[in-house]
Amino acid sequence: MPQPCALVWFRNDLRVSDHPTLAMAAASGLPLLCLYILDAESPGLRPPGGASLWRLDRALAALERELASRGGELHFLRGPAETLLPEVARAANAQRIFWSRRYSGAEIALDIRLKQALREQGREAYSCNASLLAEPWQVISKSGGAFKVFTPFWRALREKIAPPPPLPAPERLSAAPWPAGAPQSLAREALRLAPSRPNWAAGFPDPDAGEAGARKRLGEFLDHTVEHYATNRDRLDRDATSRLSAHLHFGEISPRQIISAAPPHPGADKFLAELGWREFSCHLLYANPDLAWRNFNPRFDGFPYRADDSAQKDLPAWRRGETGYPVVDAAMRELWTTGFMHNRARMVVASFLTKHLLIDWREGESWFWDTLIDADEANNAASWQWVAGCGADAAPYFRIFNPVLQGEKFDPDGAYVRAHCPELAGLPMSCLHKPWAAPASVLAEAGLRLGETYPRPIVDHDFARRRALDAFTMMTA
DNA sequence: TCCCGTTTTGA
DNA sequence: CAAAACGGG
Repeated sequence: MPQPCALVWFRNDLRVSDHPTLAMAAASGLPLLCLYILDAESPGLRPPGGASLWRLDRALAALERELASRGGELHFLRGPAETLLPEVARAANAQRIFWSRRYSGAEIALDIRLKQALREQGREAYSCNASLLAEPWQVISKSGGAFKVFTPFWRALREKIAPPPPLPAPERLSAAPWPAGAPQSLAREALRLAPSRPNWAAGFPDPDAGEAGARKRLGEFLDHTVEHYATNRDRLDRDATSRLSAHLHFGEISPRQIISAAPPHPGADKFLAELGWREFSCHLLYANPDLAWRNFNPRFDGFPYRADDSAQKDLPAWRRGETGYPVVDAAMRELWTTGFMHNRARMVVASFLTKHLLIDWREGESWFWDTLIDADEANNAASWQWVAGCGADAAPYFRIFNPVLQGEKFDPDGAYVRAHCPELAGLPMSCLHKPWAAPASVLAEAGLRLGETYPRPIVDHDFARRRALDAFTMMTA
């Protein structure tokens, strides 16, 4: 029997600073076994999409370095956590097992089963919140249940949080050896997280991952960008958002670290409200474990989405960025080529899919799940439902974005469209966001052949808007 | 975190 | 006559 040790099971908390259970484990004085399990098998766990796996590899590499520089070591396994974790705990003689909580239904159920199994082995299993400002069950409405509207939720949460200062990273870790008799641990490279599709993701921008990268990004954002966040955040053509989403998703930075670093400022308030939406999404997912596949508002169960052959053609056109609406296409291509999409663009393309094309939001949700490096079950599901009109505190259904106006308003110089749709780059501003309205001479000048080098709109805006409003009326009738 | 047709305002 | 304001989806 090896020396007793503490086992830290890393999941979406891939950092060493402000990490409550790592701090506890380090303070226990026991040697530490740090473990990551790539689990695509446990029932109900949603396997990460391709872009997310690619990003995960970066996050894990960074965590490996952070741990190694403190004397720790990160080990990897692939397979069902439910069997692997107890096996490792037994072989390693782990007295205490630590992890940070996750909040989807299947994740919670798995944690409950694991805690029970570990306790039956006579071990202490301890979990803790590392990714939220408050536990989803701690924010309660006056009527005693979960909130359904953002503003009162955020007010209640803000009253609740007087966050203790973030925890420092443990300075020295003593690594327990990988136990004999445990399943063979793998090198990170052997997890094969890069997409198998040739070269997809090869061109993704690759800013520093890990907590060092997150800290750097936060610092730049707070120094230069947050001041004008409220006015610039919707501009597609500017780097005016925090871009912390993937860092947050993988737990490379905690919301507590962000809050405690943000200066009191109107721009910062607006930004912190976005952290509030993140908390709200998790709150909703916790209260509605089926949020990713079931309409939050059941009235939408009868919504007449199109399911005919023509809709089957429109979905790939949307995915590929070939709808004929420049701002939609630029956004969808930004997603495919960079693994990221601007928040405003996400709303525009989601509105286009669900309202202009009358395609079920779940189709869009699953495409985002596979292609976003920051894909997050709570944010993705809650936000798609919000745009589709069936979600909590949703946009009224009749809020249908006009992709031309959105383009003209939020990409007024056309830099965003030109960057992602180079075939449109030669068009003047007057028709960049509506090439179908360009005179033949302008098209010729720009070297653009509509229907050949760039598609005509797959659906007419006025027609689609009318059709969507009618569909909504049909549902409510 | 909207759009659009219509009316009103005000230079 | 253009811009602002309004009301409804």
